[in-house]
Amino acid sequence: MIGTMARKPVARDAVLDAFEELLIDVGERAATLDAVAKRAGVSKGGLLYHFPNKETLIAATLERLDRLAGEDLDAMAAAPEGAAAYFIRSSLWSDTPMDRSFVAATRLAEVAHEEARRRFAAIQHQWLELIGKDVGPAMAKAVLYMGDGLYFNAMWESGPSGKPGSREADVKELLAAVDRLRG
Amino acid sequence: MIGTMARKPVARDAVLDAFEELLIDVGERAATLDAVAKRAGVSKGGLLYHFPNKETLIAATLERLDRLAGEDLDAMAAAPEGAAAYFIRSSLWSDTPMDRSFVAATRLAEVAHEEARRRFAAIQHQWLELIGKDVGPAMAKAVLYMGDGLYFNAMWESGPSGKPGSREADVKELLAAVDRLRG
DNA sequence: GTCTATACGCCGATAGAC
DNA sequence: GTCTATCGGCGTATAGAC
Repeated sequence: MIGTMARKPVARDAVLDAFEELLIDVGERAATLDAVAKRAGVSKGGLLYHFPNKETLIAATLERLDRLAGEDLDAMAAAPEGAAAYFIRSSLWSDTPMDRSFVAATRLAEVAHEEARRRFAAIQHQWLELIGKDVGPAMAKAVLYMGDGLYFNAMWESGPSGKPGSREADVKELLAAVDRLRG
Repeated sequence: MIGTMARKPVARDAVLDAFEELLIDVGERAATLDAVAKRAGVSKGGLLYHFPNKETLIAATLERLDRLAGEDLDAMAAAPEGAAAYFIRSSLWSDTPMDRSFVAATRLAEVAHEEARRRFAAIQHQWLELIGKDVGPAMAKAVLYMGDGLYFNAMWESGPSGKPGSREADVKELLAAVDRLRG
């Protein structure tokens, strides 16, 4: 039948989304299989049919991050405002799939998950290269770290208390700073 | 006897140190009471004599952070090189008690520990004020986030693989960037 | 103060019905 | 494919000996 070619069942994606949400909202510790299954609306057994064990679930989450990060890098390279400005702007938590995926992966890296840390380092490296082409290699790290710092701080706000936090003003300041670094 | 006035027993501090080390090295998940007791060289029962439950242990860890952060703020305010440069320099992982305490607290905040997050926000706010007095309010956030970003990235390196990571070069770049923001 | 022994619940994972 | 039932193990915490 038409539409049957979609490789992944719906439930699988629901589970993946639920895991991501829980990682963001309550942290790795509380993102148990029980909790994930409940939020995804399936039973624990049903979950374990799609992902035989928790590592598989984590691996799938990291693979999604890689895919989204790849797309984001393409957009960054093509951004008319320049890679640096694009990067700063996108460092603001805006609840995109990439944002969610990134923060979720952060939670895993924090718990000392080695594979998550490796993927992170790789993405950071690619960002740095693009920023360097834009503002010059000498100031690239400064820009990269500004964005990371913004992310770092925004993370504490997206807890159970929930609100996206109004950091738009911060972005403006940071963009002004980037301009000064450039010139 | 002389020396008896020290408020806290030695074992208590050993436990606190062990907990901090484990948070840094293996993350919150693996920093179990068993592991902490083992590293501190006491039994689990002995540990639970000093800290009736895990929350108490966490609370003591956060209180130590507050004390160290207070001392650090004083040093920052008095730094001859200026608050901003001091801040950037101290954002490099250098294995001081403050560094260790800060990263350990980070691990707790990451796991969605609300009290840890609150303390963090307070410290960040104080840093921002001092930096603002140094480089001006418009560029303060840029400097603060640079330092945070440096910290954020250095954190992934202090895993089981261990090395402090050679980010001294980054600090130089960042200090140059701060100078450009200032002028 | 510090230890051993143990209770108890939750987590990840398996077996097997439907 | 998705469910229920259940196991083994581990993590927190308590009781009580020394």
